[in-house]
Amino acid sequence: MTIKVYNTLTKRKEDFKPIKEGEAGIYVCGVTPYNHPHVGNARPFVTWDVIRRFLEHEGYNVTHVQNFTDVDDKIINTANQEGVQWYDISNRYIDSYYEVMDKLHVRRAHIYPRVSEHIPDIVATVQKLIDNGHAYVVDGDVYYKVQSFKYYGELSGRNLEDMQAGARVDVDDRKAHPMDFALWKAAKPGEPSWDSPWGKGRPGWHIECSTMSMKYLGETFDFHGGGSDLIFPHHENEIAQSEGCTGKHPFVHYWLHNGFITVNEEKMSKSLGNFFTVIDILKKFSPETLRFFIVETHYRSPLDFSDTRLKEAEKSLARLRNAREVLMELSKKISGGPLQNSLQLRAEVIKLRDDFMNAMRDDFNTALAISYMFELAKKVNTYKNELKDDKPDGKLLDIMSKVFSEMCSIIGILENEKQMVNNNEKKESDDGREQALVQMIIDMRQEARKNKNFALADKLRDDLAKIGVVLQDTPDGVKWSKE
RNA sequence: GGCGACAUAGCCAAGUGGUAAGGCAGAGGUCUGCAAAACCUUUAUCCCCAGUUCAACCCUGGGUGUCGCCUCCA
Repeated sequence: MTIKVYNTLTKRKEDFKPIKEGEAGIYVCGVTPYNHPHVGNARPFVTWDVIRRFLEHEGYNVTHVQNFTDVDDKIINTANQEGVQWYDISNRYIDSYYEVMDKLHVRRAHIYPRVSEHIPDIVATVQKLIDNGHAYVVDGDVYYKVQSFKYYGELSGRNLEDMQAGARVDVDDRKAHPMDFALWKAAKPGEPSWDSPWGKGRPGWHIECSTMSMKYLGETFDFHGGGSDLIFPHHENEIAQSEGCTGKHPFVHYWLHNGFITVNEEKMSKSLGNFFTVIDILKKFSPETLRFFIVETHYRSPLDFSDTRLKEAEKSLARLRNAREVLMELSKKISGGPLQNSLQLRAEVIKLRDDFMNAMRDDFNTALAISYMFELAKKVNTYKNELKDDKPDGKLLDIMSKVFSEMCSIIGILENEKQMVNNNEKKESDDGREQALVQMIIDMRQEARKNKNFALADKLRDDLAKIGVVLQDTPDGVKWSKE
């Protein structure tokens, strides 16, 4: 089955045809580490994590490369403000990036190239562009000559005239064309710099991605991703640089861009100041809730962020989590033979799996795919209810569990959480003391219930809820789970 | 000003030329302590106008509204 992807370059969905059979090269624009990642930053990385998981599920051998722009104006400014070195800042926030993304279960890329470690490669790229007539030197700066590249504007769907008309930047008359952009910036006092044929300086913003992506993925590769704010000028310039260097067109086969996370319908961004860092959000919501919130919506759509939305995501997720608990519970029962309708149910579950995979194959439609998880959850619950005291059909249960886990592992949720602890089971784990305490309170509450002291019973239950312990009274006894 | 995207139930959100997935909230029910949690059932004709078609929410044209890019930004 082919996978369809929406390609920004052609503005339509296309069948994914890998350059090399069974392989997929992915380059995702990473962060400029001068602050803790905010929720908007997290979206592309969660999105690409799901894409990667799915491609691997479909049998592709994926190479995932994601850069850190660790030499940059904002980093230098922050460092100067704090009176520390630029690399102190970038290292600090790169650590923060890893910490946050690990929590969100974003699997690490295979390679995380940094600008500072690729200066010679970048210099070589710039030199090649000069040699090819695509760039020129002015006072130690090197600029890209946009008029020398015939495809300039292809990705963003603009032409040079339009861009000039709307240009909001002061025109630097040393440049041949107002849209020419810097490949290399001559050193200024107090800034980090490196040697180059044009004097000391540092790379411009766009050149790093051309250099590092091609270094690790080749002159032409499959996927390039990032937020849609990068389409212009960043990705447009990247194409101009890479193709200007190699003469190969197209540089990247599929350009995928995610929509923004908004706050009150406005883009969440550092410059608008309306951002929430992931670290702050995780004080109120679990990483899994945040991840689920992100993948519940198709990656290209805008996604409005609010407490209400997150709470909804939390409840939705709880429904799926509960279904998994039901599956585990049923699995513990001795299985019987197939009941009259279980053969049909098996087929329905397999159908849901197919629907899920087809949704994912259609431009990674996680929103639709997840809806099939809910349908599966409903089937699981209904099956349990109808089963009453009968033994479950082992084969059916096996199919349900496998399909559910498979879906979870692609979306990256409910992968390995603690399961509900049954009152009647012996508990042994490293947090045994906490469990014993919770159990003690549960016993007290049961005692209160026996004595019809419901006020006390409810208070105990609500107090437990405050520390994240949710009780569930079931025919099999009291169960509890912890967030 | 140039370019582009979007507009589906109270809220969020998929989707197909042939009368609309899923989630949250609401309503009803099961269970229960006339509790909580959980589960089941249930809730729309798709911004406006015109056109194409046997048939349009999905196609075309126009309008209105919202958002984004053109400056750093995921």
